[in-house]
Amino acid sequence: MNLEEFIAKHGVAQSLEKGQHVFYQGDSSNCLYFVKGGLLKAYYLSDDGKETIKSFIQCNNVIGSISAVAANTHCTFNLIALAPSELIRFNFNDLQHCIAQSHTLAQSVIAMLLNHSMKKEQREFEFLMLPAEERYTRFKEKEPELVNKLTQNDIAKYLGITPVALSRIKHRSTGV
Amino acid sequence: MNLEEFIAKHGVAQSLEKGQHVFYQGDSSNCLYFVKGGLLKAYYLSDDGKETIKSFIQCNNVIGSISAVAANTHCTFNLIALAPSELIRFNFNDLQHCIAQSHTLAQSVIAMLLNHSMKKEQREFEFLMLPAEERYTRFKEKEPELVNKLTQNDIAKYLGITPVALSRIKHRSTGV
DNA sequence: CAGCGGCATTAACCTAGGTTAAAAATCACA
DNA sequence: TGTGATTTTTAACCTAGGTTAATGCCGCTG
Repeated sequence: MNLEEFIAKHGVAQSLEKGQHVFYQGDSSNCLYFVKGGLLKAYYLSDDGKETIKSFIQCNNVIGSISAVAANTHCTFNLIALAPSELIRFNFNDLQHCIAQSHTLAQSVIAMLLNHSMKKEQREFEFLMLPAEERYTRFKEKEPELVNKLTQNDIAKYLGITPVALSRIKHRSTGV
Repeated sequence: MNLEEFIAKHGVAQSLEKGQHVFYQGDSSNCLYFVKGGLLKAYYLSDDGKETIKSFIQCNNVIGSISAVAANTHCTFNLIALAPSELIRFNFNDLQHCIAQSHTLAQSVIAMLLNHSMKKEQREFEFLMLPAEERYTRFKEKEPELVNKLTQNDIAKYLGITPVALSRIKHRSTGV
């Protein structure tokens, strides 16, 4: 059994309309979600209302709060559908149980985690080394089709700047 | 066989003096390193000489470039000993091979990767949501003993700011 | 113990981005 | 197609942090 097969067998389909939340920061949760279709955003909200975006999740990816499911603490972020989405929800305890049964599944999970780590390493690099303007350039290059599904607001919050700053950056690079 | 046992069996001891590099950004490498003792820093260097620090690695942790070993590309960062260190080097291909043989080892690797992901998630959160001053405060709280083994320079470069900025932050919080 | 190199601090000045607010452009859809 | 809501732009002003450079402080080594 690999990860797809596990999900097919143990997952429960869940449909979301645009604007609907899957979970909120602070919730406790034992579930992860495989995205079959649609588009989601994982975002942080501070006490004083500041929002920043951890990631956008597109089809064929798994999302969920690792801290919540693996360390049994609360969800560290909010998850909302930016477009009508189809998810498959599965329980992390079930997954752990099946990992203990299936060597193939374990290897499949390792591959997924390695992949995830590489993506996040890239993002860490960008925050450490690149100014906002270049983070924007790279994001456009790497995810051109995603960029035009998103609002300027959300792109800015993903880059770690305000929408106003992103508007300035665009203006800087476009002519003048 | 779990991860420690794998390392004991397949690893090769390696000693480092302070200031010695394990590998450089751009190198190709198939190895990961278990830190038995000492202190290392993983850092990025830009073309124009700017340095930022990805992480400090202390004893009982595994370090290496995931991109280099898992995606067969080059190392994305430099690794240097900040103090005399004892490492155990092991080959990622060997590990993959043993993971395919040992279900227990696979599960042990999953646990390590989950743990690593949680730490990095925390760091992503801090870069997105917290100003430099609070990143500094948290770092001091979470790693008090590490902080006083490091220079101001290295702490600053880990926080994503310059040493000058860190000096100002310290001055701001201390009295005035 | 003199001198050198790295580290920390301070100061002066500069710049990117934050904040607030208002205007302009889009969009949603009734 | 008109109206309100949302998004984007623009502007004015502010602040944190970057840059450069000078100073002082060890600690090492010759």
